[in-house]
This record gives sequence, C-alpha cells and structure tokens, in this order.
Amino acid sequence: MSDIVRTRFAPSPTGLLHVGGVRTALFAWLVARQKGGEFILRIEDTDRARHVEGAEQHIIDSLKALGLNYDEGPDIGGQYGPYRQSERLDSYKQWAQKLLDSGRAYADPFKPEEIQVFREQAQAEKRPFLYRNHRPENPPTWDGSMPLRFKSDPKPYTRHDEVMGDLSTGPETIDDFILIKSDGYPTYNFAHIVDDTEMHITHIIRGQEFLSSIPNYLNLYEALNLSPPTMATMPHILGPDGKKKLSKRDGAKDVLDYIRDGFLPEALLNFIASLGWNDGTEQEIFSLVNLIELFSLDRVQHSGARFDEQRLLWLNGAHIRELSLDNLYMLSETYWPAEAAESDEQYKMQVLKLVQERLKYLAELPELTRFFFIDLPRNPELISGHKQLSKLSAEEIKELLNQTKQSLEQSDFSLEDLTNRLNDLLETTEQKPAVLFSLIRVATTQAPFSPALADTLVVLGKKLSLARIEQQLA
RNA sequence: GGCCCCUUCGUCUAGUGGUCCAGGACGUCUGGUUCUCAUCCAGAAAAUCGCGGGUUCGACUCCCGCAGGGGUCACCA
Repeated sequence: MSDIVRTRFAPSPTGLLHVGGVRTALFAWLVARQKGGEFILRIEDTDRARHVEGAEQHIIDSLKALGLNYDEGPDIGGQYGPYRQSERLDSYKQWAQKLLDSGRAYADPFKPEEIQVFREQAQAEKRPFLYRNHRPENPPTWDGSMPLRFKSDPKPYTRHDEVMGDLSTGPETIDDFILIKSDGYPTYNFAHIVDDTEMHITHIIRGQEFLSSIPNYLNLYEALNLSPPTMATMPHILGPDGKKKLSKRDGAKDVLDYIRDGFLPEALLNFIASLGWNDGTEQEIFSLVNLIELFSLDRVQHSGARFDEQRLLWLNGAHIRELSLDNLYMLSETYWPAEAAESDEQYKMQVLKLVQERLKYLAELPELTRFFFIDLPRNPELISGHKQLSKLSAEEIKELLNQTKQSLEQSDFSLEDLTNRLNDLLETTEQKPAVLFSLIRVATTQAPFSPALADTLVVLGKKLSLARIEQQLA
C-alpha cells in the first residue's frame, strides 16, 4: 500500500479549467497510470471570496471529457475523503493544534493594515517583505479570530525536483506564512500539505508559480516531522506573445470549448503533452497509450512553451485521419448539418469517407458537406471568379454541360464508369480538366471546394447529379 | 529591489565535448498527385545555438560574468 504511486490534481474552483491546468492534470495522470498507481481529484476551495459557482462541475466535466479518469474525488468518494477542502476543516484544526502544541505556530496579533505598513516599508527600502522580522514576542492565545502563523526555522535548502533538477535556496526565502486565516479556513500552503499527507500522495505535480514557496513547505514538513513527497514543477504555458501566462484573452478557449468544436481528446492531450515534452525521438503523434508508456517527468522542458493553435489544428487533423470510419462516424454524430437529418447512415458514411482527410475538427463538417444534403443556391461567382471558366461564353458552358448530361445519363454511376466517361468527355470536348471538371464540379456542388469530382458524383448519385446539371442549364 | 527559474529556426523542439558549417515537426513558399479544397509525395527558405569572457587540441554542450524574459515576495491558489 505505502509504495503505490498516488498523484493528484488539485485545482481551485475559481474559474474555468484551461490548457495550462489540463497539462498539470495530464502529467499527474500519466505518472499514476504508467506506474499502475492512483490519480486523485481534490478541490481546493478554501478561498471563499474567489469561489466561482459551477467551476467545480466544469473541472469535473473537463476531466471526464478528456478521459482523465480519477480513482478518488469529490463526486465519487474514496477512502481518504472528503475531497473538498471546505469539508476537511477538522483535519486542518487538528494539525494546527499539533503545531501549536510544539510551539511551531502562533496567533498573529496584527491587523491587515498594520502588516500593510510593514510591507510598504520593506518595499520602499527595496527589501523583500518578511513577516518574521515582526514576529511578536508574546503572541496572544489563538482563539480562531486571528490568523494562525507558522513559526518557521529559516535555513537553506537543496532539493531535487523531478522536472527542474537540483535546486537550492537560502534562508531568506523562509517566512512565517499563515496556516489558518481569520475566517477559519486554511491557506493553500497549509491545507495541501495536510491533505497530501492524509491522502498518501507520493508525487506532487504543480505549476511553476509555487516554485519559490516550496522551501517554506519543506520547512513545514520538518516541523510536522513528515518526509515530503516527490515534487515536480511544471513551467507555464505561455500566450502567443511568448511572455505572459496563457489566459483566456489569448484565445485560449477552455477545454470544453475545444471538445465542443470537435477536437478529439486524444489529439488535445497529444498537443498539450508535446508543449514542453517529447520522448527524444522524432515521433510527433502519440496515442494515449503511447503517452502512458513513454512519458517521463525528467524530459519535461524547464522553460515555458507558447500555445500554438496551428499545431493543434494539424495534430487534430492527423488524429482524425487515423480514426476508423466507424469510429469517426460515431464521434461525428452531433456535428452533421441540419439538412442531413433525413439522410440514412449509409449515405452519411460515404460522405464522411470523402471528407475525413480534410477535416481539421468535427465542427467543420457542415461547411464541408452541406451540398451533399441540400441544393445550394446558384453561385455565379464560382464561374465569373474562376480563371478558366470566366473565359467561356454562356453558349460554350451550355454546350459542355449538355454533352456531360448526355453522357452521364447513360452511366451506371459506378466510380469506374464515371471515370471513363469523364475521360471520354475530355477528348470529345477537347477541353482540359481544369475547364471541364471545374464546370461539372461547380454545377453539381455550387460549393467553392469539394472532394474529387468522380467520388463526389458517385455519392451524390445519378438522380441528384443530373438534376443539378439541369438546374445549371436552366 | 531580494530570491528562484529560464534563454537552439517565426513556433514546439533534438542535442549531455568531436559523428552539428546544428536534425525533426508545425507554419510559410515551390512543384507533383486528370478540377477546387484537403491529403499524400518531393523540394526550398528559415537558428552566426541571448551576449561576453574563460577551460579544452576541440564547446550548442563545462565554468564565470552580463543582458533579456518569467515567477515570487497575499488572511489567492
């Protein structure tokens, strides 16, 4: 039991889960899965002011949509619950009492405004602010109405981070941070250590914003007589400008938006993993199974990576192309254009087969396939704007379409027969494919682009194809 | 300002002293695939390896300094 790997994802419900958060979750999940361990979801909802209604559900929905299943969590329970920090206040009180008893915690008698004065003083002198420089000599008894602080033991640390490598810091980074706020809720700094201990977490994987606080945590682990878990610190995912942390402003949609647009979970995870990780080979496309097998924390980049949506688009297209037709059909179910509602499965399968290689994401399905289901309005632009077709007179166009019609009327509309007839038409009309095929394509689709002509005609079928040619003639 | 982290093509990256006048991928451009879009294939442009010093026969790789970027210094996580 004690040597099973247990990792956790511990978001705070203060907003939507975005790509950066997903990456932390993904890597923690991968570590657990590849070691046959367990992955836990814990909600860190100790900040009542910033709590966002529905955020927890959004996080849960996102993880489920991505397939990052967890073994214990607020909605499914587990043997070390509850998994919501707001429901674990008794635990924090108990551990706080231990520190109080050993003289490693004390009540903070200052008002926030008073501390603010100290802080501004330090800032004016261009020194970092350290609360412990103001540590009261005879702190009052803690009655819960004021913050409880950790009595730190400043010292240098040298430690190993699974991602960052060996790190060292001096005693100046250690301070008396708050354990329990005056509202009775613990701070992250305290709560996560209690929870990770009680939940037997073996690997903490978290974002870079915690890097400079970790020495403080080590100090607290010591005071509690605990040995800290393995730690891994992830660099941030950056916005397109390459500077700031990725935010919604940068076009970083939340994960569910991507899922709704028809990005495949596997592609999304492949993309997110490759933002700062690779296996050292030239492989770019990884299945989830690949990722579980190959992932390792020590190959995670130390620097931030920019979010490049173009690359995501490409990767998603690549994953779509690797899907079996049946699979793609299942996943596409809700993306068809409204006009496809009446069409049968067999027809939609044929259509899907033709567009599979040009789909970048499933929500593109309607614009790529609409003409298979409905007669699009005549679009004269397609001829007047075409470099070759625009040179033909109305008479010439009519003549070409008539010849085409006559030939296709004799066709059984098999791919082979259509191909032969189209080739024959090239000879009898003495036209280049760029002219004849373009014209037929425009007439039968009224769309700016479509799959290959013969393939398209086969799927459209004889009746529809001829009807549309006649429409163009009218 | 203190402390900590980071720095290879536009972007994601390979690279752990010589096989790198730096490889792959996305993107871009060119050509081919009987028409368009996409796919696929072939090819091109694209990094004086942030800068400056060392160490070494030899450095993208080791050391030192500098610069730039980021994080942090909350009763937020």
